[in-house]
Amino acid sequence: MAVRIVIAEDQTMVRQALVALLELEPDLEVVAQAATGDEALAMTRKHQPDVAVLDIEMPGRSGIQVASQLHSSGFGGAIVIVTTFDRPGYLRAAMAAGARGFLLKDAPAADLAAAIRRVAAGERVVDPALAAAALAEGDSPLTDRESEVLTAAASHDSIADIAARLHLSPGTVRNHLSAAIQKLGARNRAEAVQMAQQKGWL
Amino acid sequence: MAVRIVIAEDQTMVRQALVALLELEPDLEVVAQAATGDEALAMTRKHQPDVAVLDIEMPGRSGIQVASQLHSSGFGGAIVIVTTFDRPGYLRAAMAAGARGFLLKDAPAADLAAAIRRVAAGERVVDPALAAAALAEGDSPLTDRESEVLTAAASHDSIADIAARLHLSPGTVRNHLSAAIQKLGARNRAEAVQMAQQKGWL
DNA sequence: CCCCGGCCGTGACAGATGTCACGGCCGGGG
DNA sequence: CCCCGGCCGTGACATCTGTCACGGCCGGGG
Repeated sequence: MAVRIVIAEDQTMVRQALVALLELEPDLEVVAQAATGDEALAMTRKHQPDVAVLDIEMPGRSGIQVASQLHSSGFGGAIVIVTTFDRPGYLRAAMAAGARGFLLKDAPAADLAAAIRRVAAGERVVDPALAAAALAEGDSPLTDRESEVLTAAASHDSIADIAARLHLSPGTVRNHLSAAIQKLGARNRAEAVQMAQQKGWL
Repeated sequence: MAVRIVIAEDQTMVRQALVALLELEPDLEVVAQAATGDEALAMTRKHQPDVAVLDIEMPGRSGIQVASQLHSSGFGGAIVIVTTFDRPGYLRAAMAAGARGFLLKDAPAADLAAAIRRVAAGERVVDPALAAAALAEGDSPLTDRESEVLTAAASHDSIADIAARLHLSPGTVRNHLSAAIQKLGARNRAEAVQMAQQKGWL
């Protein structure tokens, strides 16, 4: 009995190449493909596969958001998150969203098929080095408001704009921003944004 | 007689998947793979393939730099650039570097094999929509110095740091930066950096 | 109950940033 | 030859940023 798979990845060439790779395995069967988060959600609900393979970076809904919604709506299959970026925060978010596997696109292609088989069998699959990095990093030191303000700052707006968008006083925004910069050890707003994103805290 | 190919792409899983895809075609033969720009250069020089397929975003040397060096050192084969990002400036740079084909990873996987065959036959392969966008955009309005200063500004340093790195006076750096911000219609240094990168002018 | 921490705001300050006007040095083109 | 434009620099100015000190409002925990 073949493992039934839905695969979501926005870059057509990459998606089709991965499908070609998986189709070479006689015990794996790709039953549907998706190019966006919304499609991934629809396809997974429609086909109820044994394993959903989700890229994180997709237009619309991210793979992590899709995983979270599938998980909380009682999806019975396993979820494998695949991503380009080696950000420990992603691992944490993926696990919180109910994923059972987490792979980097830097890994050998054979690992994907292996991971699919293992999660289908009920195991968890996580690169040990990544898991260690995620643990070593700890949680975000930022409060909710600070994260929110920093996120808003990511679009290169002035403090006044951010304040207007969040319905806050400019002074408050500056204070939150200053706190975030301090906590992250950055020297700029821009650097703070970049560091927080890099750690997956945004 | 099969078309001999060297393929360079930093993400192992994607690279191996693409190779698997190409190996399904009886008239194509992947003779070597590379995960970095330097490897790509070495492998291409060693194997002298009919076609070199180069990703742009790679550690070390970018695919465009590799193409440029191959081209100016008299490489006899054809070069196809493949990239994730839809930046018209990339197309311009790729063409200037001597590429004969330019593909986005958003394109169908079948296009890759088709493009390889066509460039091997001496044709040029460029997505018409992308070519139009590149033409519509025009050249960079920035002078050499402005581009250089803006590039240095991308790492979130202060003006003083940039001035030190480029051996310039802080006032001059501010002037160049100000000019760049004006020309690009940005409201920040950060926004200017982002816009220039987005257009491929950096 | 009181204290603590998150959150919101104000006021003040130093320093960084962006803009402008101005001048000098060069090399190329009319 | 002179003019123009790129490049480098200075000085001055208004504004924006980042930091600090301070106070008030709340909700949860000891």
